[in-house]
Amino acid sequence: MAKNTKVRVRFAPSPTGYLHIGGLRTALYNYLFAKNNGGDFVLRIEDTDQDRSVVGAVENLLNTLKWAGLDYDEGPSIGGQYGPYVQSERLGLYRQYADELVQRGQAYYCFCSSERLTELRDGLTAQKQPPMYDRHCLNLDPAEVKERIKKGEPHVIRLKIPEGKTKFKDLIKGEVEIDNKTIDDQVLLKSDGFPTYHLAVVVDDHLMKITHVLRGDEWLPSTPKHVLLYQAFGWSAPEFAHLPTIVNKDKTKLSKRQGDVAVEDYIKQGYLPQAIINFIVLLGWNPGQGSEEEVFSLDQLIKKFSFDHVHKSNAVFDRDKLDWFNGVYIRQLTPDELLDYALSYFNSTDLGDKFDAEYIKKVISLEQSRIKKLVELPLLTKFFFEDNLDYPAQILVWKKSDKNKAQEVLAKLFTTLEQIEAQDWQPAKLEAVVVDWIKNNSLTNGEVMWPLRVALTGQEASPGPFEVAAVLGPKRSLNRIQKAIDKLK
RNA sequence: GGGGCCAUCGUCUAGUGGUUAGGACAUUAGGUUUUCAUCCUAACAACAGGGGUUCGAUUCCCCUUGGCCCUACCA
Repeated sequence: MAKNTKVRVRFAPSPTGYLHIGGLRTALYNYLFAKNNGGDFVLRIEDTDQDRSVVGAVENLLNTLKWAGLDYDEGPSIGGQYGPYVQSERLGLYRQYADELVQRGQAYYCFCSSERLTELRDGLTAQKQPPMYDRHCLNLDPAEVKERIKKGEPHVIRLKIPEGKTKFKDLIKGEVEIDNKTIDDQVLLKSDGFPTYHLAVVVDDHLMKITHVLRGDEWLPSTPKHVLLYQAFGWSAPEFAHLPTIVNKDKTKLSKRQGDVAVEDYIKQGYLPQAIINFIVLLGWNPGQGSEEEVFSLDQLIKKFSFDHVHKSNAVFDRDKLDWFNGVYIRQLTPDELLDYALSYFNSTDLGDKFDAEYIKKVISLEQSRIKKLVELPLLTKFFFEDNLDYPAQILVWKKSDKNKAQEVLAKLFTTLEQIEAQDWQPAKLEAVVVDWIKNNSLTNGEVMWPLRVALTGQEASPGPFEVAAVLGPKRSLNRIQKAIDKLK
Protein backbone atom coordinates (compact mmCIF):
# COMPACT_ATOMS: atom_id res chain seq x y z
CA MET A 1 0.00 0.00 0.00
CA ALA A 2 1.29 3.38 -0.94
CA LYS A 3 1.99 5.81 1.82
CA ASN A 4 -0.42 8.69 2.21
CA THR A 5 -3.26 6.48 1.09
CA LYS A 6 -6.24 7.01 3.30
CA VAL A 7 -7.10 3.94 5.33
CA ARG A 8 -10.39 2.43 4.26
CA VAL A 9 -11.83 -0.66 5.88
CA ARG A 10 -15.15 -2.37 5.60
CA PHE A 11 -17.45 -4.54 7.64
CA ALA A 12 -19.27 -6.80 5.21
CA PRO A 13 -21.88 -8.99 6.86
CA SER A 14 -24.39 -11.24 5.18
CA PRO A 15 -27.99 -10.48 6.09
CA THR A 16 -28.79 -13.97 7.26
CA GLY A 17 -30.39 -13.09 10.56
CA TYR A 18 -29.15 -11.14 13.51
CA LEU A 19 -25.77 -9.63 14.15
CA HIS A 20 -23.58 -12.22 15.78
CA ILE A 21 -21.42 -11.28 18.76
CA GLY A 22 -18.36 -12.26 16.71
CA GLY A 23 -19.57 -10.06 13.86
CA LEU A 24 -19.87 -7.15 16.23
CA ARG A 25 -16.28 -7.62 17.33
CA THR A 26 -15.12 -7.74 13.71
CA ALA A 27 -17.05 -4.53 13.08
CA LEU A 28 -15.53 -3.02 16.22
CA TYR A 29 -11.94 -3.81 15.26
CA ASN A 30 -12.57 -2.41 11.79
CA TYR A 31 -14.05 0.70 13.30
CA LEU A 32 -11.25 1.17 15.81
CA PHE A 33 -8.57 0.63 13.21
CA ALA A 34 -10.20 3.08 10.81
CA LYS A 35 -10.69 5.77 13.43
CA ASN A 36 -7.25 5.24 14.90
CA ASN A 37 -5.85 6.03 11.45
CA GLY A 38 -8.25 8.79 10.55
CA GLY A 39 -9.71 6.51 7.92
CA ASP A 40 -13.12 5.47 6.64
CA PHE A 41 -15.29 2.69 7.95
CA VAL A 42 -17.48 1.29 5.19
CA LEU A 43 -20.48 -0.97 5.64
CA ARG A 44 -21.30 -3.33 2.80
CA ILE A 45 -24.07 -5.91 2.66
CA GLU A 46 -23.08 -9.23 1.12
CA ASP A 47 -26.35 -10.72 0.03
CA THR A 48 -25.18 -12.86 -2.85
CA ASP A 49 -26.86 -15.97 -1.53
CA GLN A 50 -30.50 -15.53 -2.35
CA ASP A 51 -31.53 -18.55 -0.30
CA ARG A 52 -29.96 -17.37 2.90
CA SER A 53 -30.99 -13.74 2.87
CA VAL A 54 -33.51 -12.91 5.56
CA VAL A 55 -35.99 -10.08 5.31
CA GLY A 56 -35.44 -7.39 7.91
CA ALA A 57 -31.93 -8.57 8.64
CA VAL A 58 -30.30 -5.48 7.16
CA GLU A 59 -32.42 -3.12 9.19
CA ASN A 60 -31.66 -5.14 12.30
CA LEU A 61 -27.97 -4.98 11.51
CA LEU A 62 -28.08 -1.23 11.10
CA ASN A 63 -29.92 -0.78 14.38
CA THR A 64 -27.50 -2.95 16.27
CA LEU A 65 -24.45 -1.13 14.95
CA LYS A 66 -26.09 2.11 15.91
CA TRP A 67 -26.83 0.80 19.41
CA ALA A 68 -23.16 -0.10 19.75
CA GLY A 69 -22.12 3.35 18.58
CA LEU A 70 -20.21 2.10 15.56
CA ASP A 71 -21.17 4.72 13.01
CA TYR A 72 -20.11 4.00 9.46
CA ASP A 73 -18.93 6.59 6.97
CA GLU A 74 -20.34 4.96 3.85
CA GLY A 75 -22.92 2.26 3.40
CA PRO A 76 -26.58 1.40 2.96
CA SER A 77 -29.06 4.17 3.71
CA ILE A 78 -26.39 6.87 3.89
CA GLY A 79 -24.65 6.14 0.59
CA GLY A 80 -21.20 7.26 -0.44
CA GLN A 81 -19.17 7.72 -3.58
CA TYR A 82 -18.45 4.04 -4.15
CA GLY A 83 -22.00 2.72 -3.89
CA PRO A 84 -24.23 0.92 -4.11
CA TYR A 85 -23.23 -0.84 -0.93
CA VAL A 86 -25.50 -3.82 -1.32
CA GLN A 87 -24.09 -6.56 -3.51
CA SER A 88 -27.38 -7.65 -5.01
CA GLU A 89 -27.51 -4.16 -6.54
CA ARG A 90 -24.12 -4.63 -8.19
CA LEU A 91 -24.81 -7.79 -10.20
CA GLY A 92 -23.90 -6.32 -13.60
CA LEU A 93 -20.50 -5.41 -12.32
CA TYR A 94 -19.60 -8.92 -11.28
CA ARG A 95 -20.71 -10.41 -14.61
CA GLN A 96 -18.60 -7.85 -16.39
CA TYR A 97 -15.49 -8.60 -14.36
CA ALA A 98 -15.98 -12.35 -14.61
CA ASP A 99 -16.18 -12.01 -18.38
CA GLU A 100 -13.04 -9.95 -18.36
CA LEU A 101 -11.24 -12.77 -16.61
CA VAL A 102 -12.44 -15.22 -19.25
CA GLN A 103 -11.12 -12.89 -21.97
CA ARG A 104 -7.78 -12.79 -20.21
CA GLY A 105 -7.67 -16.56 -20.11
CA GLN A 106 -7.75 -16.54 -16.32
CA ALA A 107 -11.20 -18.06 -16.03
CA TYR A 108 -13.43 -20.39 -17.99
CA TYR A 109 -17.01 -21.39 -18.54
CA CYS A 110 -18.14 -24.61 -16.94
CA PHE A 111 -21.29 -26.51 -17.81
CA CYS A 112 -20.96 -29.35 -15.37
CA SER A 113 -24.19 -30.22 -13.62
CA SER A 114 -24.36 -30.34 -9.86
CA GLU A 115 -25.11 -34.07 -10.20
CA ARG A 116 -21.84 -34.68 -12.00
CA LEU A 117 -19.98 -32.56 -9.47
CA THR A 118 -21.46 -34.44 -6.54
CA GLU A 119 -20.66 -37.78 -8.12
CA LEU A 120 -17.13 -36.66 -8.80
CA ARG A 121 -16.63 -35.48 -5.25
CA ASP A 122 -18.13 -38.59 -3.71
CA GLY A 123 -15.90 -40.78 -5.81
CA LEU A 124 -12.75 -38.92 -4.82
CA THR A 125 -13.70 -38.85 -1.18
CA ALA A 126 -14.31 -42.60 -1.22
CA GLN A 127 -10.80 -43.05 -2.56
CA LYS A 128 -9.54 -40.72 0.18
CA GLN A 129 -8.52 -38.21 -2.45
CA PRO A 130 -9.06 -34.44 -2.09
CA PRO A 131 -12.47 -33.77 -3.64
CA MET A 132 -11.42 -31.28 -6.28
CA TYR A 133 -12.91 -30.33 -9.60
CA ASP A 134 -11.39 -32.27 -12.51
CA ARG A 135 -11.29 -29.34 -14.95
CA HIS A 136 -13.64 -31.15 -17.24
CA CYS A 137 -14.63 -27.88 -18.93
CA LEU A 138 -11.24 -26.17 -18.92
CA ASN A 139 -10.41 -26.76 -22.53
CA LEU A 140 -13.78 -26.52 -24.19
CA ASP A 141 -13.77 -25.18 -27.72
CA PRO A 142 -14.69 -21.46 -27.66
CA ALA A 143 -17.19 -21.93 -30.45
CA GLU A 144 -18.90 -24.72 -28.55
CA VAL A 145 -19.00 -22.60 -25.44
CA LYS A 146 -20.63 -19.80 -27.35
CA GLU A 147 -23.17 -22.18 -28.82
CA ARG A 148 -24.10 -23.73 -25.50
CA ILE A 149 -24.48 -20.37 -23.83
CA LYS A 150 -26.65 -19.25 -26.72
CA LYS A 151 -28.86 -22.28 -26.20
CA GLY A 152 -29.32 -21.17 -22.64
CA GLU A 153 -27.45 -24.03 -21.05
CA PRO A 154 -26.81 -23.41 -17.34
CA HIS A 155 -23.20 -22.56 -16.64
CA VAL A 156 -20.82 -21.02 -14.16
CA ILE A 157 -17.52 -19.24 -14.56
CA ARG A 158 -14.54 -20.77 -12.78
CA LEU A 159 -11.21 -19.26 -11.89
CA LYS A 160 -8.29 -21.12 -13.44
CA ILE A 161 -5.90 -21.58 -10.55
CA PRO A 162 -2.33 -21.35 -11.87
CA GLU A 163 0.58 -23.56 -10.89
CA GLY A 164 2.88 -22.52 -8.09
CA LYS A 165 2.58 -21.27 -4.58
CA THR A 166 0.71 -18.29 -3.21
CA LYS A 167 2.09 -16.23 -0.41
CA PHE A 168 0.78 -13.27 1.51
CA LYS A 169 1.49 -11.48 4.71
CA ASP A 170 -1.21 -11.33 7.30
CA LEU A 171 -0.99 -8.45 9.77
CA ILE A 172 -1.89 -10.76 12.63
CA LYS A 173 -0.82 -14.25 11.61
CA GLY A 174 2.30 -13.34 9.71
CA GLU A 175 3.52 -14.96 6.48
CA VAL A 176 1.21 -17.58 5.06
CA GLU A 177 2.14 -19.73 2.10
CA ILE A 178 0.00 -22.28 0.37
CA ASP A 179 0.51 -24.61 -2.57
CA ASN A 180 -1.89 -23.80 -5.39
CA LYS A 181 -2.32 -27.54 -5.96
CA THR A 182 -4.55 -27.58 -2.91
CA ILE A 183 -6.88 -24.93 -4.28
CA ASP A 184 -9.87 -25.88 -6.36
CA ASP A 185 -10.88 -23.96 -9.50
CA GLN A 186 -13.28 -21.69 -7.71
CA VAL A 187 -16.68 -20.86 -9.07
CA LEU A 188 -16.76 -17.07 -9.48
CA LEU A 189 -20.10 -16.58 -11.08
CA LYS A 190 -22.97 -18.88 -10.20
CA SER A 191 -25.51 -20.19 -12.67
CA ASP A 192 -28.11 -17.81 -11.26
CA GLY A 193 -25.91 -14.90 -12.33
CA PHE A 194 -24.91 -14.01 -8.80
CA PRO A 195 -21.24 -13.89 -7.91
CA THR A 196 -19.77 -16.11 -5.24
CA TYR A 197 -18.25 -14.48 -2.20
CA HIS A 198 -14.78 -14.77 -3.66
CA LEU A 199 -15.50 -12.77 -6.77
CA ALA A 200 -17.74 -10.23 -5.10
CA VAL A 201 -15.40 -9.51 -2.25
CA VAL A 202 -12.40 -8.93 -4.49
CA VAL A 203 -14.23 -6.80 -7.02
CA ASP A 204 -15.90 -4.71 -4.34
CA ASP A 205 -12.88 -4.26 -2.15
CA HIS A 206 -10.95 -3.12 -5.19
CA LEU A 207 -13.65 -0.80 -6.50
CA MET A 208 -14.33 0.62 -3.05
CA LYS A 209 -10.62 1.24 -2.54
CA ILE A 210 -10.43 -0.84 0.60
CA THR A 211 -6.90 -0.76 2.00
CA HIS A 212 -7.21 -3.31 4.80
CA VAL A 213 -9.34 -6.40 4.90
CA LEU A 214 -10.00 -7.24 8.53
CA ARG A 215 -12.18 -10.28 8.95
CA GLY A 216 -12.66 -13.49 10.92
CA ASP A 217 -9.94 -16.08 10.54
CA GLU A 218 -12.29 -18.60 9.00
CA TRP A 219 -11.34 -16.66 5.87
CA LEU A 220 -7.66 -17.31 6.16
CA PRO A 221 -7.70 -20.44 3.98
CA SER A 222 -9.62 -18.53 1.31
CA THR A 223 -7.27 -15.62 1.19
CA PRO A 224 -4.88 -17.22 -1.33
CA LYS A 225 -7.83 -17.51 -3.71
CA HIS A 226 -8.42 -13.82 -3.31
CA VAL A 227 -4.76 -13.00 -3.78
CA LEU A 228 -4.83 -15.05 -6.98
CA LEU A 229 -7.89 -13.15 -8.13
CA TYR A 230 -6.17 -9.82 -7.57
CA GLN A 231 -3.27 -11.13 -9.63
CA ALA A 232 -5.58 -12.36 -12.36
CA PHE A 233 -7.11 -8.91 -12.61
CA GLY A 234 -3.73 -7.24 -12.40
CA TRP A 235 -4.79 -5.33 -9.29
CA SER A 236 -2.78 -4.84 -6.15
CA ALA A 237 -4.20 -6.60 -3.14
CA PRO A 238 -5.08 -4.88 0.13
CA GLU A 239 -3.48 -5.79 3.43
CA PHE A 240 -5.09 -8.66 5.25
CA ALA A 241 -5.65 -9.21 8.96
CA HIS A 242 -7.49 -12.29 10.19
CA LEU A 243 -9.03 -12.14 13.63
CA PRO A 244 -9.14 -15.08 16.02
CA THR A 245 -12.49 -16.69 16.65
CA ILE A 246 -14.69 -16.18 19.69
CA VAL A 247 -15.53 -19.64 21.01
CA ASN A 248 -17.69 -21.44 23.56
CA LYS A 249 -16.38 -22.90 26.79
CA ASP A 250 -15.70 -26.16 24.95
CA LYS A 251 -13.66 -24.24 22.35
CA THR A 252 -16.12 -24.75 19.54
CA LYS A 253 -17.31 -21.79 17.52
CA LEU A 254 -19.79 -19.68 19.49
CA SER A 255 -23.11 -21.36 18.96
CA LYS A 256 -26.70 -20.86 19.86
CA ARG A 257 -26.91 -24.19 21.61
CA GLN A 258 -24.43 -23.05 24.24
CA GLY A 259 -25.70 -19.57 24.92
CA ASP A 260 -26.69 -16.38 23.25
CA VAL A 261 -24.91 -15.43 20.06
CA ALA A 262 -27.04 -12.57 18.78
CA VAL A 263 -26.15 -9.12 20.02
CA GLU A 264 -29.86 -8.55 20.22
CA ASP A 265 -30.14 -11.22 22.92
CA TYR A 266 -27.72 -9.27 25.07
CA ILE A 267 -29.56 -6.03 24.52
CA LYS A 268 -32.77 -7.72 25.63
CA GLN A 269 -31.17 -8.84 28.87
CA GLY A 270 -30.00 -5.39 29.72
CA TYR A 271 -26.36 -5.30 28.79
CA LEU A 272 -25.08 -1.81 28.10
CA PRO A 273 -23.27 -1.12 24.83
CA GLN A 274 -20.23 0.14 26.76
CA ALA A 275 -19.99 -3.19 28.57
CA ILE A 276 -20.38 -5.32 25.47
CA ILE A 277 -17.83 -3.24 23.56
CA ASN A 278 -15.33 -3.25 26.42
CA PHE A 279 -15.72 -6.97 26.94
CA ILE A 280 -15.44 -8.11 23.34
CA VAL A 281 -12.58 -5.79 22.48
CA LEU A 282 -10.51 -7.67 25.06
CA LEU A 283 -11.35 -11.00 23.44
CA GLY A 284 -8.22 -11.09 21.33
CA TRP A 285 -6.68 -7.72 21.97
CA ASN A 286 -4.93 -5.89 24.79
CA PRO A 287 -3.73 -2.33 25.12
CA GLY A 288 -0.06 -3.33 25.38
CA GLN A 289 2.67 -1.44 27.20
CA GLY A 290 2.18 -3.85 30.07
CA SER A 291 -0.94 -1.92 30.94
CA GLU A 292 -3.10 -3.46 33.62
CA GLU A 293 -6.12 -1.29 32.96
CA GLU A 294 -9.04 -2.89 31.28
CA VAL A 295 -11.96 -0.56 31.53
CA PHE A 296 -12.01 1.57 28.39
CA SER A 297 -14.46 3.85 26.63
CA LEU A 298 -14.86 3.67 22.87
CA ASP A 299 -12.84 6.87 22.48
CA GLN A 300 -10.00 5.50 24.55
CA LEU A 301 -10.06 2.33 22.49
CA ILE A 302 -9.75 4.32 19.30
CA LYS A 303 -6.59 5.91 20.62
CA LYS A 304 -5.09 2.66 21.86
CA PHE A 305 -6.00 0.20 19.15
CA SER A 306 -3.40 -1.44 16.96
CA PHE A 307 -2.77 -4.83 15.38
CA ASP A 308 0.44 -5.22 17.36
CA HIS A 309 -1.54 -6.49 20.28
CA VAL A 310 -4.15 -8.58 18.55
CA HIS A 311 -3.89 -12.22 19.57
CA LYS A 312 -3.50 -15.10 17.17
CA SER A 313 -5.45 -17.63 19.17
CA ASN A 314 -9.15 -18.07 19.85
CA ALA A 315 -10.82 -16.59 22.90
CA VAL A 316 -13.50 -18.15 25.08
CA PHE A 317 -16.56 -16.03 25.67
CA ASP A 318 -16.80 -15.79 29.45
CA ARG A 319 -20.21 -14.66 30.56
CA ASP A 320 -19.05 -13.99 34.13
CA LYS A 321 -16.59 -11.37 33.02
CA LEU A 322 -19.15 -9.75 30.76
CA ASP A 323 -21.50 -9.54 33.74
CA TRP A 324 -18.78 -7.91 35.78
CA PHE A 325 -18.17 -5.31 33.07
CA ASN A 326 -21.87 -4.65 32.85
CA GLY A 327 -22.01 -4.09 36.60
CA VAL A 328 -19.11 -1.67 36.34
CA TYR A 329 -20.85 0.36 33.64
CA ILE A 330 -24.25 0.25 35.32
CA ARG A 331 -22.70 1.74 38.44
CA GLN A 332 -21.19 4.53 36.36
CA LEU A 333 -24.56 5.71 35.04
CA THR A 334 -26.12 8.90 36.32
CA PRO A 335 -29.66 8.54 37.69
CA ASP A 336 -31.10 9.95 34.47
CA GLU A 337 -29.06 7.66 32.26
CA LEU A 338 -30.02 4.69 34.37
CA LEU A 339 -33.66 5.67 34.07
CA ASP A 340 -33.37 5.96 30.29
CA TYR A 341 -31.85 2.52 29.94
CA ALA A 342 -34.05 0.88 32.57
CA LEU A 343 -37.48 2.02 31.47
CA SER A 344 -37.74 -0.36 28.55
CA TYR A 345 -37.25 -3.33 30.85
CA PHE A 346 -40.45 -2.66 32.76
CA ASN A 347 -43.93 -3.54 31.60
CA SER A 348 -46.68 -1.07 32.32
CA THR A 349 -48.11 -3.66 34.70
CA ASP A 350 -44.86 -3.60 36.70
CA LEU A 351 -45.15 0.09 37.39
CA GLY A 352 -48.83 0.80 37.74
CA ASP A 353 -49.91 4.30 36.79
CA LYS A 354 -49.52 6.20 40.03
CA PHE A 355 -45.73 6.38 39.93
CA ASP A 356 -43.89 9.14 38.11
CA ALA A 357 -40.45 9.16 36.56
CA GLU A 358 -38.94 10.89 39.58
CA TYR A 359 -40.11 8.09 41.82
CA ILE A 360 -38.91 5.36 39.47
CA LYS A 361 -35.55 7.06 39.25
CA LYS A 362 -35.15 6.97 43.03
CA VAL A 363 -36.23 3.35 43.17
CA ILE A 364 -33.85 2.03 40.55
CA SER A 365 -30.96 4.08 41.92
CA LEU A 366 -31.25 2.01 45.07
CA GLU A 367 -30.64 -1.15 43.04
CA GLN A 368 -27.87 0.29 40.89
CA SER A 369 -25.02 -1.39 42.73
CA ARG A 370 -26.96 -4.60 43.13
CA ILE A 371 -27.70 -5.60 39.55
CA LYS A 372 -25.63 -7.09 36.80
CA LYS A 373 -28.29 -6.76 34.15
CA LEU A 374 -31.06 -4.25 33.66
CA VAL A 375 -33.56 -7.03 33.17
CA GLU A 376 -33.30 -7.88 36.90
CA LEU A 377 -34.80 -4.53 37.84
CA PRO A 378 -38.55 -5.20 37.68
CA LEU A 379 -38.39 -8.18 39.99
CA LEU A 380 -36.02 -6.55 42.46
CA THR A 381 -38.05 -3.38 42.73
CA LYS A 382 -41.48 -4.97 42.78
CA PHE A 383 -42.07 -4.06 46.42
CA PHE A 384 -41.76 -0.37 45.62
CA PHE A 385 -44.70 -0.52 43.24
CA GLU A 386 -46.96 -2.91 45.13
CA ASP A 387 -48.15 -2.25 48.66
CA ASN A 388 -49.59 -5.65 49.46
CA LEU A 389 -46.41 -7.46 50.35
CA ASP A 390 -46.68 -11.17 50.53
CA TYR A 391 -44.02 -12.73 52.73
CA PRO A 392 -43.89 -15.22 55.61
CA ALA A 393 -43.93 -13.61 59.04
CA GLN A 394 -40.96 -15.68 60.04
CA ILE A 395 -38.52 -13.71 57.90
CA LEU A 396 -39.22 -10.62 60.00
CA VAL A 397 -37.23 -12.24 62.78
CA TRP A 398 -33.51 -11.62 62.83
CA LYS A 399 -31.38 -14.75 63.18
CA LYS A 400 -30.15 -13.74 66.65
CA SER A 401 -33.56 -12.64 67.89
CA ASP A 402 -37.04 -14.06 68.28
CA LYS A 403 -40.60 -13.39 67.28
CA ASN A 404 -41.73 -11.57 70.40
CA LYS A 405 -38.73 -9.34 70.38
CA ALA A 406 -39.30 -8.47 66.74
CA GLN A 407 -42.87 -7.53 67.39
CA GLU A 408 -42.01 -5.49 70.42
CA VAL A 409 -39.27 -3.63 68.62
CA LEU A 410 -41.42 -2.81 65.62
CA ALA A 411 -44.29 -1.64 67.78
CA LYS A 412 -42.09 0.74 69.76
CA LEU A 413 -40.25 1.88 66.70
CA PHE A 414 -43.55 2.66 65.04
CA THR A 415 -44.44 5.26 67.65
CA THR A 416 -41.01 6.81 67.38
CA LEU A 417 -41.07 7.05 63.60
CA GLU A 418 -44.60 8.38 63.67
CA GLN A 419 -43.34 11.50 65.35
CA ILE A 420 -40.82 12.39 62.67
CA GLU A 421 -41.88 15.34 60.55
CA ALA A 422 -42.48 14.64 56.89
CA GLN A 423 -39.67 16.93 55.76
CA ASP A 424 -37.24 14.99 57.96
CA TRP A 425 -38.16 11.72 56.31
CA GLN A 426 -34.71 11.46 54.71
CA PRO A 427 -32.20 8.59 54.90
CA ALA A 428 -29.64 10.41 57.05
CA LYS A 429 -32.18 11.87 59.41
CA LEU A 430 -34.05 8.60 59.77
CA GLU A 431 -30.85 6.79 60.47
CA ALA A 432 -29.81 9.32 63.09
CA VAL A 433 -33.12 8.97 64.87
CA VAL A 434 -33.22 5.20 64.76
CA VAL A 435 -29.61 4.68 65.75
CA ASP A 436 -30.14 7.03 68.66
CA TRP A 437 -33.26 5.17 69.61
CA ILE A 438 -31.40 1.84 69.48
CA LYS A 439 -28.80 3.17 71.88
CA ASN A 440 -31.31 4.57 74.32
CA ASN A 441 -33.14 1.28 74.44
CA SER A 442 -30.03 -0.84 74.78
CA LEU A 443 -30.79 -2.75 71.63
CA THR A 444 -28.48 -3.95 68.86
CA ASN A 445 -28.56 -2.83 65.25
CA GLY A 446 -29.58 -6.27 64.04
CA GLU A 447 -32.50 -6.54 66.39
CA VAL A 448 -33.97 -3.39 64.93
CA MET A 449 -32.69 -2.93 61.41
CA TRP A 450 -33.48 -6.41 60.22
CA PRO A 451 -37.19 -6.46 61.11
CA LEU A 452 -37.58 -2.87 60.03
CA ARG A 453 -36.07 -3.53 56.64
CA VAL A 454 -38.05 -6.71 56.09
CA ALA A 455 -41.24 -4.95 57.14
CA LEU A 456 -40.58 -2.29 54.50
CA THR A 457 -39.49 -4.62 51.72
CA GLY A 458 -40.84 -8.07 52.41
CA GLN A 459 -37.43 -9.29 51.26
CA GLU A 460 -34.57 -11.02 53.04
CA ALA A 461 -32.13 -9.23 50.76
CA SER A 462 -32.69 -5.62 49.81
CA PRO A 463 -31.32 -2.09 50.06
CA GLY A 464 -31.08 -0.60 53.55
CA PRO A 465 -34.18 0.33 55.58
CA PHE A 466 -33.60 4.10 55.64
CA GLU A 467 -33.12 4.49 51.92
CA VAL A 468 -36.19 2.41 51.28
CA ALA A 469 -38.26 4.27 53.86
CA ALA A 470 -37.23 7.60 52.39
CA VAL A 471 -38.36 6.56 48.95
CA LEU A 472 -41.64 5.09 50.20
CA GLY A 473 -42.42 8.13 52.35
CA PRO A 474 -43.89 8.20 55.87
CA LYS A 475 -47.38 7.03 55.10
CA ARG A 476 -46.54 3.91 53.13
CA SER A 477 -43.62 3.08 55.41
CA LEU A 478 -45.64 3.26 58.62
CA ASN A 479 -48.37 1.30 56.96
CA ARG A 480 -45.97 -1.50 56.16
CA ILE A 481 -44.57 -1.54 59.65
CA GLN A 482 -48.09 -1.82 61.06
CA LYS A 483 -48.82 -4.75 58.77
CA ALA A 484 -45.65 -6.45 59.90
CA ILE A 485 -46.66 -6.03 63.54
CA ASP A 486 -50.00 -7.60 62.77
CA LYS A 487 -48.32 -10.45 60.95
CA LEU A 488 -46.29 -11.25 64.06
CA LYS A 489 -49.33 -11.44 66.37
C1' G B 1 -8.33 -37.74 2.91
C1' G B 2 -5.86 -32.76 1.84
C1' G B 3 -4.52 -27.74 3.43
C1' G B 4 -4.06 -23.77 6.91
C1' C B 5 -4.06 -21.42 11.76
C1' C B 6 -3.24 -21.82 16.96
C1' A B 7 -1.24 -23.40 22.15
C1' U B 8 0.79 -18.93 29.71
C1' C B 9 -3.77 -19.93 35.90
C1' G B 10 -10.82 -22.65 35.04
C1' U B 11 -11.49 -17.95 31.66
C1' C B 12 -9.54 -13.10 29.35
C1' U B 13 -4.56 -11.88 29.22
C1' A B 14 0.81 -9.39 30.57
C1' G B 15 5.64 -10.87 30.07
C1' U B 16 11.10 -12.13 29.35
C1' G B 17 17.05 -16.03 26.62
C1' G B 18 18.23 -15.55 33.56
C1' U B 19 11.29 -12.76 36.79
C1' U B 20 8.99 -14.70 43.56
C1' A B 21 5.88 -15.75 35.64
C1' G B 22 2.18 -9.94 36.77
C1' G B 23 -3.10 -8.22 36.38
C1' A B 24 -8.49 -8.99 35.75
C1' C B 25 -12.97 -12.29 36.02
C1' A B 26 -14.51 -16.59 38.62
C1' U B 27 -13.67 -19.37 43.23
C1' U B 28 -12.37 -19.53 48.58
C1' A B 29 -11.37 -17.00 53.28
C1' G B 30 -11.61 -12.48 55.94
C1' G B 31 -12.95 -7.00 56.81
C1' U B 32 -16.97 -3.23 56.52
C1' U B 33 -22.31 -4.35 57.50
C1' U B 34 -29.20 -5.68 59.90
C1' U B 35 -29.44 -8.53 54.74
C1' C B 36 -27.94 -8.47 49.69
C1' A B 37 -24.83 -5.78 46.58
C1' U B 38 -20.90 -2.34 46.42
C1' C B 39 -16.10 -1.46 48.57
C1' C B 40 -11.30 -3.25 50.95
C1' U B 41 -7.67 -7.38 52.18
C1' A B 42 -5.79 -12.13 51.41
C1' A B 43 -5.52 -17.08 49.39
C1' C B 44 -5.84 -20.64 45.45
C1' A B 45 -4.29 -21.19 40.46
C1' A B 46 -0.60 -21.47 34.42
C1' C B 47 4.08 -21.64 30.71
C1' A B 48 0.57 -29.15 26.74
C1' G B 49 4.58 -33.20 26.04
C1' G B 50 9.36 -34.66 23.85
C1' G B 51 13.70 -33.37 21.48
C1' G B 52 17.25 -29.83 20.12
C1' U B 53 20.11 -24.58 20.09
C1' U B 54 22.29 -22.34 24.51
C1' C B 55 26.18 -21.49 30.24
C1' G B 56 20.80 -21.09 30.81
C1' A B 57 14.81 -21.92 27.97
C1' U B 58 8.06 -20.45 29.36
C1' U B 59 10.59 -17.41 25.60
C1' C B 60 14.21 -19.55 19.53
C1' C B 61 13.89 -24.24 16.14
C1' C B 62 11.85 -29.24 15.13
C1' C B 63 8.51 -33.20 16.25
C1' U B 64 4.26 -35.06 18.84
C1' U B 65 -0.32 -34.13 20.93
C1' G B 66 -4.52 -31.25 21.24
C1' G B 67 -7.98 -27.42 19.55
C1' C B 68 -10.09 -24.52 15.68
C1' C B 69 -11.01 -23.31 10.54
C1' C B 70 -11.25 -24.34 5.24
C1' U B 71 -11.77 -28.19 1.68
C1' A B 72 -20.06 -25.75 -1.76
C1' C B 73 -22.93 -22.77 -7.84
C1' C B 74 -22.77 -20.66 1.72
C1' A B 75 -20.68 -16.71 3.38
